[in-house]
Amino acid sequence: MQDLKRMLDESDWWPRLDAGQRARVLADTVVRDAAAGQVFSARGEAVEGWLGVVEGLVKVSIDAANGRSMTLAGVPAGGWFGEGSVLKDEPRRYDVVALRRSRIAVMPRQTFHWLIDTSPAFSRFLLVQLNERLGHFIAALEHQRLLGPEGRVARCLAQLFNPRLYPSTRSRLRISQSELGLLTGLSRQRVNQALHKLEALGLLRTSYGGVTVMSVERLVAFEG
DNA sequence: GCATTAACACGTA
DNA sequence: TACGTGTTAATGC
Repeated sequence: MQDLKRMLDESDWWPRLDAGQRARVLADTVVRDAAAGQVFSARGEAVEGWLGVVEGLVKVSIDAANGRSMTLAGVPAGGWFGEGSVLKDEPRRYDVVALRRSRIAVMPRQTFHWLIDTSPAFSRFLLVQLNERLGHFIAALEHQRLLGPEGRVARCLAQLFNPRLYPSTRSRLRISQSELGLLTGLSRQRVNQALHKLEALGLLRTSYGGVTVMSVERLVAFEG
């Protein structure tokens, strides 16, 4: 539970809650372990609550009927997601998969709705988050078929480094090249090649088990 | 041509 | 030891 507290401390909305609200969130939220590769919550399942990545790395993806899989978003430690399904009170529409051993917080739906009703700051945070996601998906649609592998890796990293969504991501993110492959739909070898091209352009630096981004803005703008 | 898989050597935690 | 990286060769669309 120590880790949950640390994650909450880095969430924008947490310090804006009053003591009673914080106490209830701490009492109601549970943290679950997910093994590497495990489907934490599958499409079609009932939604328990709002999800937060306390530790690890998670992807939100969907498997098409033809067997192909599409990643909609990667969520690093510090990120909260899944508000759409909680708000709409419907079964989960996408798979939530742990890319490595992870710890995921679940805030029960009742608590989530109660926060919306009692905390304007929390509601405002949700608006900002939903707006960021809208921008993310519009940009993804815009570029999906236009960008080559380098562009896809650049966008994927830019998304993971979005400071509004994931404030606790430092300039260096612990992510392996094969995990980036899972997020982008590219092979590990091709990701390796793309990272080196982006590094040569000065957009990032690669290091063992992670990537350091020099400029999120330039990654977003990258179209090569 | 370009990306993928498979395979291998090597470095690091 | 287990995992991540860098590289090459063969294969497929």
